[in-house]
Amino acid sequence: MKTAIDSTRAAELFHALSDETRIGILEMLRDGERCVCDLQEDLEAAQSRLSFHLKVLRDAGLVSDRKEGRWSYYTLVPETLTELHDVAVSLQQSRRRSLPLSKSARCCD
Amino acid sequence: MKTAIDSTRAAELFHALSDETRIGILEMLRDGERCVCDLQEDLEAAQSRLSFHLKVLRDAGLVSDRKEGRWSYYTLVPETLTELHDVAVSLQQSRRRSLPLSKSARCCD
DNA sequence: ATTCCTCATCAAGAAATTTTGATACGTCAC
DNA sequence: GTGACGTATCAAAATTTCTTGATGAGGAAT
Repeated sequence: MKTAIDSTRAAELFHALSDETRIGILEMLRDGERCVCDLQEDLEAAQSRLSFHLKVLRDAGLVSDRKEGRWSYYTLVPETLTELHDVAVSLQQSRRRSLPLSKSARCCD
Repeated sequence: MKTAIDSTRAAELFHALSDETRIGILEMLRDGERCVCDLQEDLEAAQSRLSFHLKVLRDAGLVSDRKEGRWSYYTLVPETLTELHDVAVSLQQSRRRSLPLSKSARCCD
């Protein structure tokens, strides 16, 4: 009922999610681990572009990568998704039991 | 267990949340309705800057406004916060029951 | 009617993000 | 080794977003 949000971290997290291509990547990763070439094919994104977006997601801690031979495999990081979920929940909850300021008191005094 | 995400809408929503000032606004609104002048004071943001960010939040459907005399009051829109919550939940859930592609099969064929 | 107050909007510049094409690096096949 | 492949990284250009200061509109007070 009173969790204060770390706005810096929240903004960072949301920023990483604020792009359609990146949402597409995460959406694909919901199916499980994927190599870059798979993502590239399904998302029809140029290689360097995809690499850029993967880095944004990696920097935010939303995905992790693993090398195997010449391939890179990416996976969702459940802990960070939980963190995201927690922020979403916090935003839904009111902090104090509603102080009906605007109804009664005069604004801006 | 299998909700597909509307990536356009999700990205739009996340974009609106991808700024520290805007998170600060939402955080304040968790206490209940607020007039712009209150927000301005607490967030130490110039008037036009605040107005800009409020518009972004409004356009995304995260807040709504109400005029009373010369004041504008802003409130959270619970439905949109629920929408956000739903997206966060979707991202946590795997779509299919894990197909362990990378373990067994060869990548990129 | 004049003036002040609250707020939205606009234009211009500043800053950040994204895309693109080039290059480089490690791995595998030959 | 040589060459092809998968990926990361970099620089430059393109695009988007943000900030700032100016202007304007509507309500309230005089």
